[in-house]
Amino acid sequence: MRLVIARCQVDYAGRLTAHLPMAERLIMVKADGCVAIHADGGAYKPLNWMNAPNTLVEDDGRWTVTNPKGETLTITIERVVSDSAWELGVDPGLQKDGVEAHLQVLLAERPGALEEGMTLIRREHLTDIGPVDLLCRAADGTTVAVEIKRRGEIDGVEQLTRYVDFLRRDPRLGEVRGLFVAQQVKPQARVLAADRGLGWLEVDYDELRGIESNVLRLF
Amino acid sequence: MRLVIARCQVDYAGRLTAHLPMAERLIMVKADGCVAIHADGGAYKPLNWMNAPNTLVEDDGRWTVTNPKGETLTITIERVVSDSAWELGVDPGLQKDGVEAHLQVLLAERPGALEEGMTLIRREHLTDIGPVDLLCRAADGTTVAVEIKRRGEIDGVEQLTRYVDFLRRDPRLGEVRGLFVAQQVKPQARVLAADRGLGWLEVDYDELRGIESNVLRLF
DNA sequence: GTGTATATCTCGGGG
DNA sequence: CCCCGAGGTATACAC
Repeated sequence: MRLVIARCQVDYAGRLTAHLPMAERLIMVKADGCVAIHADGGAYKPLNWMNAPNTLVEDDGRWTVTNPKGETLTITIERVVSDSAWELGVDPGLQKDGVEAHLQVLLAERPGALEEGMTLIRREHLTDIGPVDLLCRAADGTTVAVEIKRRGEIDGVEQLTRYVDFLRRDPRLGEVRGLFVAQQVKPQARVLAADRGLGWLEVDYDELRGIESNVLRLF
Repeated sequence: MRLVIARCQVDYAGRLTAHLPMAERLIMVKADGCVAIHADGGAYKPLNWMNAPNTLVEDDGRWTVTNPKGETLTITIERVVSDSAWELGVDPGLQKDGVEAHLQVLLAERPGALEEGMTLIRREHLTDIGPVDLLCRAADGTTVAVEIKRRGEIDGVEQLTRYVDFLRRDPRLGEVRGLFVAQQVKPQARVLAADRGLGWLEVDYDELRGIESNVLRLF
């Protein structure tokens, strides 16, 4: 990784055009060739960047980064304050826990947390238009398509609508309902779900985990 | 901006939990207090981070970053390779050109570019399910909901469909049509728009800008 | 490869 | 403050 502190001007031309006036910034060049221009604030996103793969041509006071799509990042350097490089090696990578996939696992183990008497038919039930997160059987015998999100927004309701429309064409499933489940269901998503005749439900992740750990403790 | 190259282990606990095993990485601390852990690859996104505002407590071989929501980032440092800091000052900021907002402004000023005789009723007209980009009145008196995208894909057609469905329930608006506008309307989006009875139109950004500059030149 | 779905999305704007 | 939508989204994964 190469770190250059320099007074520079940056111009991007590609999907849009963007311009950074002359100022002091950090130019970060990683081992895979990607380039990022950072200011001293504004969270982790760089002001401007070019992802790998690309080619970096370093000329006198002017760096030109070009990618295969023909987008270019031009860095005009007025003054270099510091220029250093380190070998960091390959990173062992990030381990995550608590994303949507985990929520889906917890609910698949406890469909009763969604509705009294609900049982699981299948997880990731494949249809021609994508996988239904959970396919369940309600206490009254109806088939329930469950779409799970961490944050329940309008896109998820559209997704569930498509699945339910499709599942209703399969006569073997009988009556099909849709249930939209998330840790938090946004107001617009509630309105749209209601409008489409879909149910929605908020679930508490920590509580589900609690149920899980109780299960582990008791049995 | 402080740049630390160090062999470290990182643990995040917050919206999810995430763990990084011990390895050499870059720790970037910006003037606003935000912290980012970068590996030597993987585009511009850091492996782990904590945005401002937060508090950084630096203890013997252990940094603890806490934000007001109670999320924590713990950095355990085994060995420091380099530790340096620079004053970069406030960045003048990025100038962008060619994004959707600009397209919307141009079309709001020139609704006649969409259809002969079209006039603007309101920009960002709010409904219960979101804002309609442009609400217009056509020459024949019908109300036209306009959805503007840079790239016209299926999602945008879905969005416009929802808006039109809701607007048609408002008797004050009379007959409502939908018009999908983008610099480029993808084939699938064209098909879906037609299927939903929605109009679609491709507009040329440079040409609109040309109209704008002509207006400035002529009047 | 294209398309789809997720993200500690980030970021900015509006109520 | 939250809600909402755009993004050079990036990223992973399926087909």
